Amino acid sequence: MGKQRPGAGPTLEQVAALAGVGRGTVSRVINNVAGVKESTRRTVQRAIAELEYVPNLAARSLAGHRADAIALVMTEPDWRKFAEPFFSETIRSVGDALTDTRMQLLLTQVCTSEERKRFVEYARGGRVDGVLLMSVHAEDPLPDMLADAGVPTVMLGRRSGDESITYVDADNAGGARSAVTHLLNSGRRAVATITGPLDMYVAQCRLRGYREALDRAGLYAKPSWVVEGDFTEQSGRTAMAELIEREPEIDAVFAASDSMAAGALNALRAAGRRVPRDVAVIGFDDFLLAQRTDPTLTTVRQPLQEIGRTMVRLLLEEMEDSGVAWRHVSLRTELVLRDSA
Amino acid sequence: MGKQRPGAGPTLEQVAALAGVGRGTVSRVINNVAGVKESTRRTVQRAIAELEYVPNLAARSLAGHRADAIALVMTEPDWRKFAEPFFSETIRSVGDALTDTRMQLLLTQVCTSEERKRFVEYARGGRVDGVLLMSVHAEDPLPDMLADAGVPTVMLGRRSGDESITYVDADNAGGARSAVTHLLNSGRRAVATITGPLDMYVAQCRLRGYREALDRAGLYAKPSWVVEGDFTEQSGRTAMAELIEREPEIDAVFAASDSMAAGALNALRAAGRRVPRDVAVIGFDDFLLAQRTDPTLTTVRQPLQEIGRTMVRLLLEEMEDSGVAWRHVSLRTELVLRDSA
DNA sequence: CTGAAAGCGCTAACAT
DNA sequence: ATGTTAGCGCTTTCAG
Repeated sequence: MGKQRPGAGPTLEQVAALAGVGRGTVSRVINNVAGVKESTRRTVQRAIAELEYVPNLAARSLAGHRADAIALVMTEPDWRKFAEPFFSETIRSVGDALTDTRMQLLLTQVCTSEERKRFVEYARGGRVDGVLLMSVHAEDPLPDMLADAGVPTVMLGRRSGDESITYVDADNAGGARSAVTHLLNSGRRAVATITGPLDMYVAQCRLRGYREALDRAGLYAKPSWVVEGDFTEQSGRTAMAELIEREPEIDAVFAASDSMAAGALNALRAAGRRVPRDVAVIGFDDFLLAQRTDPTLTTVRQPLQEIGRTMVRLLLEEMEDSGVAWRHVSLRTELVLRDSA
Repeated sequence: MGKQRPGAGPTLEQVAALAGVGRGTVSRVINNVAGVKESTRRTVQRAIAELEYVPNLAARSLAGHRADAIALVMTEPDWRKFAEPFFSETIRSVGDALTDTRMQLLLTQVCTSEERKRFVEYARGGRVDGVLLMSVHAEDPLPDMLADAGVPTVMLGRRSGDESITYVDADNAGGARSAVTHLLNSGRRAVATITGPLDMYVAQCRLRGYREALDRAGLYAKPSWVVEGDFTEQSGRTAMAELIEREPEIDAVFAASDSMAAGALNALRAAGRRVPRDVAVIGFDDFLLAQRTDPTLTTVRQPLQEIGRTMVRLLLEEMEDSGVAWRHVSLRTELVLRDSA
């Protein structure tokens, strides 16, 4: 039954003794450092196998000044959210990006201030080499605490226009622009939008994209064409119902999330013949929900895989050279056309 | 901008110097060890605050032979599953149970053999003091690898009847028995069951509970009343349709998951008037799904909060005294009555 | 109650 | 190419 207490395992020194070499050599073999005679290497490896030696990570950390681990932090109290493909895909791609590394990926839930405190000590204490932050809210002090502590940190999304921490984000304004432009190109003129909660930067960006597209086409956007939602399907339905009632002339809608787009579509169907023309709906793929529940919906797709990969790349670079300033990366979105628009 | 490279922070020694005491004293203060004069303690704390000292966790681990962290491992490739309340509730309660501890909770995804290898090294390497395993499949070698390595481990659920690793589980047979007994008490006699995949131990237990209830009532269970599903709603619907067709006399159904129960209910409704009598349906709360989508459904509730708490308790005990043999805990389930039964 | 000293097991720089 | 050595920063006896 293996070792009794952790820390009872064989040490590098015992391996060295058994192999009849010095500790340094064993260390080199373990870390795949070049410059060890092949025969010696094999001798050492045999000794390692024989003793079932496993390096003590605490000692390695202490001596090597690195943890070989990175944390992926979720500041979202509601775990259900992590079933959303937006998150699960990102998590998966982060994991994949780490496959060739010897980094261990740790997921951590940080909601309460107690948890925040503990985690910051954990990170500052050197148990992770870097931190990835998902779903950060604007008021969350965690990013700055980590930055102040000098812990390499990369965020998914940004909290405001002048974010001072490295982040990776989809090109929200650009995506919205391309969606609305697409609607305009298909001949629509009265394009409304259902926005996300406007205290969120991502929602502001998408609204800006909507406005820019209309501007560039030299069209006037009636202020009453803009209705604020909260990213949920429910809010999309309500907003659409309101638009149908209040602005009967609209012939297209850009919804700032696919859930809201699905809701809008439902409201349209519910309204039935009361809506004379057919109204095109485009959503922004936040949850990939529409894609599952409403395959007819055209959406602006975010490059989730690439977001994860890029976050890891930036983080590794930042860890390598902690002198670099923060950097920002916006990733291009893609318009996925389907039946509805 | 804090320290540049991790490891550049102030050390305990510097704190000691500033406070004008020995290192041992500082260590005692940090760890809240009794036997330090109050005035000294305050002096030290001031020095700690002044230097913004944070203990180096690697050094602490190395010297103290503990990591102050435990891992909660998910061996489930599909992240969507973790949105299921069954998991998210458990995760949350594990987190809560750890609040009063100084343990940091780490979630880890271990699907591929590459990930398994890395994680075992991580655990054996002493980066965690113990491991909690969720959703372990019967063929998964991870539990035994950890046990062999002497890492304290507690599983949620068991892989077979003679599990050799400490686990916490709901009383599946008992829950099923109480569900079926309830149906019998309400006068039903022809009670069918839709089982889970019978290569899973949990499904076997629930089927056993079903049989026992009928046995105890001195009733004969027609073999054709048992239909195998796979825990999904879809399979529940199919199974129920089959039962309606093939066994028109049944007047109640025990489904081994709430999803399947919901499916069964849907199938019943779809069949409409073709089913002469009203058929009672009871499910086993695996996903708390029915509760959201079908509030009328009576279910066997698993004590999720308690499962999490108990896992943590057992793990902490096992860490305390790694001499103890494995232990098993089955937690009582509760029948939650609603309209349908 | 507190200081001094001995490691914990490893990496990395230096010798050979 | 490989052995030797000096720490990494902390906990924990052991003296005092």
